[in-house]
Amino acid sequence: MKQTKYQQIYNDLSENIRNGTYKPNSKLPSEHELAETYGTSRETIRKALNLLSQNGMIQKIKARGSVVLDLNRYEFPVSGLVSFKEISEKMNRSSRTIVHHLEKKLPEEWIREQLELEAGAEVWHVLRAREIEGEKIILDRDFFSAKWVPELTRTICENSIYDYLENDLGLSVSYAKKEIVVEEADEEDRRYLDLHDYKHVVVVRNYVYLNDTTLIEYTESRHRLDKFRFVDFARREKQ
Amino acid sequence: MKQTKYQQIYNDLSENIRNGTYKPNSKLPSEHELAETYGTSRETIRKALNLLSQNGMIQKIKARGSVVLDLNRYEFPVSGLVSFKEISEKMNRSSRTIVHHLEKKLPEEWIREQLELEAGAEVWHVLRAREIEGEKIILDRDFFSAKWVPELTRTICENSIYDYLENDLGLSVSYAKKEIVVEEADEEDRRYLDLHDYKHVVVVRNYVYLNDTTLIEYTESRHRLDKFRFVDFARREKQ
DNA sequence: CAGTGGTCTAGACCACGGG
DNA sequence: CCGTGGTCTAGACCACTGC
Repeated sequence: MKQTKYQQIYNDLSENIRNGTYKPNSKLPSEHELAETYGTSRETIRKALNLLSQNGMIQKIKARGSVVLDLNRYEFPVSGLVSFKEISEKMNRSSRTIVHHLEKKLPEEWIREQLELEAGAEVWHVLRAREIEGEKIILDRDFFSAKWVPELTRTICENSIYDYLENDLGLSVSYAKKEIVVEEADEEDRRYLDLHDYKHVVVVRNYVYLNDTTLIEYTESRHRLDKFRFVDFARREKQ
Repeated sequence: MKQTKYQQIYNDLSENIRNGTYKPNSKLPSEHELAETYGTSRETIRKALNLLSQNGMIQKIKARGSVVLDLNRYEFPVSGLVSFKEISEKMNRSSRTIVHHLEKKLPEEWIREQLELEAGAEVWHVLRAREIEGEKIILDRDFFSAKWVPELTRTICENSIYDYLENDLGLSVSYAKKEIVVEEADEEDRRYLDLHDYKHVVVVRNYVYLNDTTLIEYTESRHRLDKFRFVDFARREKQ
């Protein structure tokens, strides 16, 4: 995969921040200096620095410089589009995915509406329970338009469907809307999760869009109350 | 307030999207054309378009153009830093803020640690209940370092502390970390909220930083389960 | 005062999509 | 093939910080 110049510079700088070449609370070289050392223009350096800033690794301060932030102060942002696999790997926990249902069929009305499909279009239904350290904690209900995802297997569902879409099918997900609410646990929650006495679940709804603005996927991720955690970095943008 | 050229172009374009001059699912003029009509360079146009894209108003598609998105399809992103006042105004609901506590004192240990203060530093403690349509639904606990916020009054607390910090004190908030978890309701929750039978509350923790990376504020916002809702747009960034 | 990051320009080449 | 957005350059001026 061809990387742009600013991506390479971003990778290099973030590596140097991670390994301590640039220490927390110290300043990066100025943009002019960086442009010189990387043999590039200042605007290109700025794109790399903006990436660092967006990922919470530096803080740019006008007329003073770019300060390296302390990464350990806040465990790394788990915000934006993150799949279960990434999360569990990041947390370094033993985890397992149990596929309960996997079929392609005509969707119920409310799903057809969510995915904005014409009548007669088929949809993949996936129901998966996620187990972390022996406890079934998350119930995932995924619905994929069969138009975009022609084939889906148990093995794919046990790993990351997300990886499959991006790497194998070459579908480039461009943005997603996420909604978090708390709802009463339903029958499926009680059947497939180790719910204990909790009467509610945290529901994370995901709407995933392709580059061309079409909706490809609707997902409900239902979490046991006590194990749910969501972290978000909000950088104050100019506007 | 002096606006940059790309901010003005952003404002102009977003106004034209809102009032229907540019219709949903149609395309904006190309970047070259826009550069021509606004009498500016293409890079400046691109900054404006990136703002539109970040705010969910357009979708840029390589080699094809920028598509205007349908704003009503998803009610507008309530993500990032949003104050209670903004939310309630956006929702157009009758709302009230009840200030229960307001005092400056030496903080308990765990708050001192959260704000990373030296021993002896004072902290403003604020406890506010938020009522929407007659029901007390949110309990806000705010802690401000007195070093940065010397004075705080009931009136300020009944309106937006956020506005006060930004506009009156001139403190420019640059980024914030947000954490969402569910916890058991405590005694204060039961006392100050209309909790009904709910045993849990959704806790939103906010850590607010200034430009120079110092932590100025720690806030806990405790929501009644059934009324909590969080929406987030995640744009897939390059990296 | 010199140095910083923020903005802006007028070019350029590229990969990609669609006709 | 042409037009698109994505990247990149080598300058420039500005407002602001810190000395």
